[in-house]
Amino acid sequence: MRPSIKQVALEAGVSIATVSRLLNKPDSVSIDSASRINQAIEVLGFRPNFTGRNLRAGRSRTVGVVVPTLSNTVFAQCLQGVETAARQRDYSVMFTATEYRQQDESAAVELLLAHRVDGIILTVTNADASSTLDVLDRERIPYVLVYNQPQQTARPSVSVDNRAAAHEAVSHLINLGHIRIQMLSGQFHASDRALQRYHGYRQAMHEHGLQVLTPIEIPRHTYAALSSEHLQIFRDPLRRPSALFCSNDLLALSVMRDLRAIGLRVPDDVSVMGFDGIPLGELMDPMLSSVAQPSEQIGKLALRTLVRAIEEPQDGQGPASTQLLPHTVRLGGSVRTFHS
Amino acid sequence: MRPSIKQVALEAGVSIATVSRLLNKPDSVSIDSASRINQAIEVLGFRPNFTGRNLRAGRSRTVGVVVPTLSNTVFAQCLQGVETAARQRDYSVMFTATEYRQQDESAAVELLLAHRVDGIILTVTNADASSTLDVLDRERIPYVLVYNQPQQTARPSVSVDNRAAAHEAVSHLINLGHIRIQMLSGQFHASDRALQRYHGYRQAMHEHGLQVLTPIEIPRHTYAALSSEHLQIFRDPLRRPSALFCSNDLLALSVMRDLRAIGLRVPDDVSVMGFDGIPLGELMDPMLSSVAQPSEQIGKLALRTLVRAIEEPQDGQGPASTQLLPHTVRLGGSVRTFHS
DNA sequence: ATGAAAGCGCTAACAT
DNA sequence: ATGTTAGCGCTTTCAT
Repeated sequence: MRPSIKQVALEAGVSIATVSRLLNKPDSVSIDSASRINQAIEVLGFRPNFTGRNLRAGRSRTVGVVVPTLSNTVFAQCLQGVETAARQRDYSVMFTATEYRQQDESAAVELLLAHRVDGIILTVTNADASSTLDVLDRERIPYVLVYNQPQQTARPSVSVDNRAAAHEAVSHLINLGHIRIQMLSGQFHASDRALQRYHGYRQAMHEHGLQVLTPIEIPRHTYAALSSEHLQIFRDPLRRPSALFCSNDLLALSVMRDLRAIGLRVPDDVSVMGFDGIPLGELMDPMLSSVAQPSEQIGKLALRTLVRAIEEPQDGQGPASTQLLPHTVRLGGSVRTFHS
Repeated sequence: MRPSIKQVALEAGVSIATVSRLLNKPDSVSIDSASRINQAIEVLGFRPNFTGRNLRAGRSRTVGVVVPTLSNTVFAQCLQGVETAARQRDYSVMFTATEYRQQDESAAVELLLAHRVDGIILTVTNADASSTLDVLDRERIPYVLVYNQPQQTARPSVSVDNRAAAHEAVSHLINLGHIRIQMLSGQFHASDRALQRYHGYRQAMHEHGLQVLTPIEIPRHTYAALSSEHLQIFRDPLRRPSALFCSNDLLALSVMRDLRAIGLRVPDDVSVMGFDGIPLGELMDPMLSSVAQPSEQIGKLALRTLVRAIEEPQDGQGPASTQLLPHTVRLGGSVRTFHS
């Protein structure tokens, strides 16, 4: 066993209370005791044990983070932002991924709660219907959603306005002359933001009197290959869309590769618009057009919001609110004008 | 305060020991008590408090992870691998980033140790000269390095053979006819693997009697732009290398963008080889040639190794060893043959 | 300024 | 099968 304040106290010839005082408010300890204790700490290689401290305090200065995957850069960047902001405030971060499995969300949260994290930052499958969030609400555990943008429920969250952003991106494609615009997405039931983006797409199409096409829904939200059926459609100039609006950049880049593989050129044969604005998109040739989200900022703001909720438990004051951060439609060479 | 086993015991009309037993070895509790306790747990919304358990047990079933950044996908993938493997074994993960700052490494580790993590998975600046690792060695804290490949010291690690891998990649370029091959890297002093890759480069060049060129060393290991001085060199067909070997894929993709910006074509004017094999490299056009590391596997193996060390403290048995995982030189269109 | 002591939640040894 | 109890490391009254 490593040394505790007990052995330090013994070594320094003081009581454990005095050691604890030196650790917490050094001013309340005589200069003499202080130096003896510090020496004892040095000699023994003492390191405070947060487990004891936390048990006593009922707090852990630790926050939990639950996201679907780190394979998608946005979540990695967000986690990065959370961690940076947490470290600045002397908070630690416990991390979990769910692989987009809804049933894993509750297990992950349960585990974090057992560890007595002070709060949780998370992205769930569906923020408006989540038993996991119900639990957190009921037990008054501070939490902040990231990327989710609850519509029906008042839940603290940080995101961009998915629908408006998608609307803006699709409107841009329409303004470029595109008429057959189709959405490409992972399973909608696994991502409420993807669905919201679809709503934005649909709204834009409606507003311009354009036909809403059935989205291409593929099994995964990360690297995915188009099925041969879908490829078959793309081979037909009359059946394929002239522009694709993808629910995220990974899918956009994947489909661009697939299109190249069957001899189609981006943007000449098909324009491609992504969502997320991952840094690597800017390095592509052609550069990926995308709706950029400030992922690291989302993480930082979520952490700040969470810490505020943790440290100022003024409870239900002011309804839980969605914080919308600005998005930017980033234009690159993957999109061009369309002339019929 | 949330309910503890104490209130559960009270509610169920049993002693706290019985509650604890139900939680740990349910078989040792009568069917009658069990149901009463379970009901009490339900009613009170009891959730075990790991803080108490950990304090008592002297273990936390938590591992710490320290990497330079999540901006580089390799570390995100590795963390993903660690987390997946940890969850399978009912371990939790505490995560920290250092931004390549050596001084942040020790602070991060100190914090993790205060939290009494059972072990640490980390990537350090220099695995052969790290006071942080010295501390872990001295205090017998189980740890496993990832990506680092210690040369002088016997330290547990999981990585590819950086030198051999670089040697192989550069030899490939040489076999394609390249003569002026230059390395592009972030600061060597911030990454021992980058330096090892340079050694591999140098060895390959020597073996073929080719001139070792001074590496282009740029400030950051992630997204970086070439300085105008360097760009000037690339504008001159006689001074620029015909092939670039980059210490990681982020730099490779960045430099490809910079080269395009000044009108050079990859691979026609300059061939580019990366390192890491990030998934997005395969989606590029031309596809990025790279030395692929099995990042997720590295994370998983590191976690398995760490857990073994934690749970079977057979101490210094068998010297700490480096586990080398196979790399693959992935060939893509970013590299072509060179004819003088 | 310092010490004694209680107690945070839990497990395990011991007793019954 | 169950209860009693000590103690993990720490902070914080309450005394002195």
